[in-house]
Amino acid sequence: MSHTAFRITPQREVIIEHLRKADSHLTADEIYEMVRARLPRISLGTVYRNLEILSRLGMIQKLEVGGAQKRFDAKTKKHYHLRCLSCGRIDDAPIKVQTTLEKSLEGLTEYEIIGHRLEFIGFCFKCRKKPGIRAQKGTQNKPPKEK
Amino acid sequence: MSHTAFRITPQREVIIEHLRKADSHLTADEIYEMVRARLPRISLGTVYRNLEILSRLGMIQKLEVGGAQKRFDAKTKKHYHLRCLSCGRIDDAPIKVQTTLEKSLEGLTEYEIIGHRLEFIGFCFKCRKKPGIRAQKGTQNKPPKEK
DNA sequence: TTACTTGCAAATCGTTTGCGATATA
DNA sequence: TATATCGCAAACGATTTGCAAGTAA
Repeated sequence: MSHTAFRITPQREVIIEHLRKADSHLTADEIYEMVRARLPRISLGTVYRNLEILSRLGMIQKLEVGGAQKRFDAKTKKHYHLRCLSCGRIDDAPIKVQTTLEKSLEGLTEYEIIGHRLEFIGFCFKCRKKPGIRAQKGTQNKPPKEK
Repeated sequence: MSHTAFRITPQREVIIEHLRKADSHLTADEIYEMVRARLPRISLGTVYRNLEILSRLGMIQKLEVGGAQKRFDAKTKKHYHLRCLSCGRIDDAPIKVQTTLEKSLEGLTEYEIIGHRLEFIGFCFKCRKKPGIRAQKGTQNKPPKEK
């Protein structure tokens, strides 16, 4: 039988480290930019590849949240999120996971339910304070392509 | 002051009609395929453009659910969804919207919360019955690129 | 005529992948 | 040496957009 080694390369180390110290949930792109300060020759492809591998190994979590880009989280246990409609920022929601939600569907659907995702939508502290940024009737702000 | 007219073109009519009679929530692509049976010369760009306009007008709803593609819904009032991990299908969840969820965050966050999104993850009736399709440990089935 | 809408094709954005070079066990 | 990983660039899938032609008031 063959043995497949998983190495903690400098790239992986720095990626995880930035993920751990981030105060919100980052996109691959944001991670790339941060890591590049330390490893200038790293490529975006490597960042994506490693984020995928790390999340498959359960070392980080790929978040399935709204918005165009995926986001990554150093925490691996289930929790909910807050999403800012204006800037796209994603934070953890400070409430417990409600297992009762899944129970309340029992017998009501033909699906076999194995989990759920809850996301709160709103405006973060910064964006609440900026004038003219909030969506008005009918219009939905699309979050800026955080480039 | 100018007046901006909104016309119900044949394209828009057929799009809405298919959306209304669909039994699950469709992607732009699926809508395009269905509409094309009736209007063979319609373009995918037109479908996207109109889905965007209709949802801005509040006539349909663009769903912010997990998965690569966006999905659209003729219903415009809030409700939750069920998502099949295996085939990507999205259905309505037969439970009421819980306004208490948002209240439970009050005072705990700096966000101004204006809504929430809840999505149940699992396997739909069809996929429950297919052997070998379910995700096993570690591996996450990515839903097929429904083409 | 004037604004709206369309079909088409090209562009864009986020992400994935093939490949040859590099590094580590 | 064998295999995992890398950087780079090209490919990809979903969506958006520019534009010239068509259409309705």
